Amino acid sequence: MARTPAPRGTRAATLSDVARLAGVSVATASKALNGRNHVHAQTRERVLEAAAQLSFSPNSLARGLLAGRTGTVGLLTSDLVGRFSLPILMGAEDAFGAGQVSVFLCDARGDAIRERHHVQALLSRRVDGLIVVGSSTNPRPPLADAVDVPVVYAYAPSEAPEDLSIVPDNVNAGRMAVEHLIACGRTRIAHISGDRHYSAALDRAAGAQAALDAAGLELVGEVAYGAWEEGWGRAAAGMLLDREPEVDAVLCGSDQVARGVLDTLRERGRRVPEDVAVMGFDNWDVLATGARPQLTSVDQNLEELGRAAARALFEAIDAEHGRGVHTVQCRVVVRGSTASAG
Amino acid sequence: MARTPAPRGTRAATLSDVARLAGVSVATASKALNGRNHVHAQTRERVLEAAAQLSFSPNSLARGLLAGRTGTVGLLTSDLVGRFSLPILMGAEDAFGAGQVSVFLCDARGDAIRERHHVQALLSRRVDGLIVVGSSTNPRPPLADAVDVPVVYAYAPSEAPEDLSIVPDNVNAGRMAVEHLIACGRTRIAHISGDRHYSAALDRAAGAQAALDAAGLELVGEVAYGAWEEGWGRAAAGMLLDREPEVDAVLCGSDQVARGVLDTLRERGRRVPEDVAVMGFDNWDVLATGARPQLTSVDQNLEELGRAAARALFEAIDAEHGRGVHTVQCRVVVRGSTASAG
DNA sequence: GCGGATACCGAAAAGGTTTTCGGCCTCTTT
DNA sequence: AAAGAGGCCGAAAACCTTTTCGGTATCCGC
Repeated sequence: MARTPAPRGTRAATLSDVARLAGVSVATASKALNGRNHVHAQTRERVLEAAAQLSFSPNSLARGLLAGRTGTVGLLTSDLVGRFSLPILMGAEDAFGAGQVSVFLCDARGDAIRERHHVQALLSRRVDGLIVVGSSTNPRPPLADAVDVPVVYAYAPSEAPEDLSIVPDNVNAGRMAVEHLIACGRTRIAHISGDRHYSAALDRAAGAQAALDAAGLELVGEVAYGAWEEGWGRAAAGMLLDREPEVDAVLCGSDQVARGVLDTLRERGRRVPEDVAVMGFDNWDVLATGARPQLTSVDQNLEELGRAAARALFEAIDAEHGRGVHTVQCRVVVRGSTASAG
Repeated sequence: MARTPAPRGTRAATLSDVARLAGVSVATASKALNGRNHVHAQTRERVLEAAAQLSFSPNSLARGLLAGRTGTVGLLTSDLVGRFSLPILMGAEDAFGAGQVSVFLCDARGDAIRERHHVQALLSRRVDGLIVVGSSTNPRPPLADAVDVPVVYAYAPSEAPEDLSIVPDNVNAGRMAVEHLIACGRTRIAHISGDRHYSAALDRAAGAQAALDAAGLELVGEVAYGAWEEGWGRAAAGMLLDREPEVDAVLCGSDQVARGVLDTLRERGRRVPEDVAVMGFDNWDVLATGARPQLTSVDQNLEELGRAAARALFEAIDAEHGRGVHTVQCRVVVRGSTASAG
């Protein structure tokens, strides 16, 4: 398979070239290539052959110009650096890729000016729709500009209720986490969370409380809010063991926090999971599977969330636009740190 | 600031609309908006006003169709899920964003078929160039299709020497790492690396050896190859301490490995950095700063690598195409795990 | 007041594709 | 053999912008 040297400067073949080579008009060539009827099988064959010979690739710009549809969407993240944008982006890219849609990626880096700039650029490129990916689940202001294409907000919902937003169901995630711990036979459950300014932290705590209530249990101590960091997990676990030595399970705000908690437990001689079960959030593979024991964690199904956003945008493009906040369910990934107490 | 409800279905304003509203021809409107001369200041004012009133945004497709340039590039990753694509992608997006270039993101997921598919789609969209981002520094086959736009390979170089590739300088990175350890007063240095099938691992080992040679030192034991995982770091560190108890520094193949090494050292009662210095690779923030003590690590400057690739593509687009493999330097980020032995 | 220069504006073409519609040819039916 | 029907093909318009080039108006100097 000889690799043809790239013929720089040679104009790409156009439909006219194909038509000329096949000895037909451009109209017929177009119809032949697009599988429309009203073209003789033999003629179609000639055209296809000519197209292959010239390695013809139709100019999407011309097509888009005419059709009023470009088959492109904009993916506007407010912060790529975080851990959550990437899986969402992957899910969306996956869903769109299958549908022949190309994705423009833009990163606003949390800057509103840059965001407007990107939106303008995307609109001038006539994207068919827009997905706005937030960096936390806290609601965000809607796009500043009037946008005449459908917009789906992912992860961070729009503050405007008439917008369509898709977010993880963190309340239910908290509930499922506690239910798992209860199913593992734990009854003295503590909650070391992350930054209290994140709605994800509050939602999970609310869900956890609901599950405890339903089981007739009480949380051990208060929900400990702090930072999404290992250091906080270590420190908070130390305080927890001092004040509530009888704890038999710790639900953590993130896998990072959980790693810190695991460290402190080991130092204090508590066995995991025999003495204390530990559960993380996010199912961040490198942290969860690198831990000793491996960490049970709640996965927010972000890739699925990205796919859901893509599907929603698809529908909004050629049907009616949905409204309101939709949720994607999380799931518990069980590993060694919560194995049922024998 | 009332947010205008998105006027779905209303055709976006075109240049003709602007011209009509301003009472001039489309030609004049175009010239006015693009700042060409030969248009009266007052007329220009009228046009600008009309454009603003209609919130006119020029159709990039029409412009690209005419100009033969679209102002778009394709970013083709072979695996987004890994840790290395994202920063490269961010750097490239950053460099292009400033230059008014929009980026199509495609993820081939290590599938050659999907890759060709994406390349075809990008070419049909008439991208001005392509960046191909690999998932490891191992050389990869060049793109299968004949591509008539410039291509820059980032992270994973192309196997074809006539292609332009930009990769991190892992040999020098290994050298710098060992030089740092020596500067910290260490003389009994071991190397626990990752998977031996990665050229990055071999390159770093080669650079490390060169630095040791230059200092007249010998590596403690053999380079230990294994996996890029915490578990391997723990296990390898155990074997190392058994066999070479006098070691005073461990250079690790990745931050994950280093975390495992730190764990084992703590368990064995070795103080870090007093007894043993530990150094990681990748400068993966969540691992490096969450460690106790925080981890000195080598940063591959991936974001800079992405920017460099973008700049190289820029140049290739409107000048001549560079060739061969270019490198981006790494840098040592010093943290607590290698503080100089008092 | 007139020739010419200059400043400004507009008509038209180009870029590549799709679609509509009219026209031609062939085949069938009576 | 004539009429009608149906299958196949091509000309042309449409999408929107930029650029070129020719034309008109204005202004200057004489």
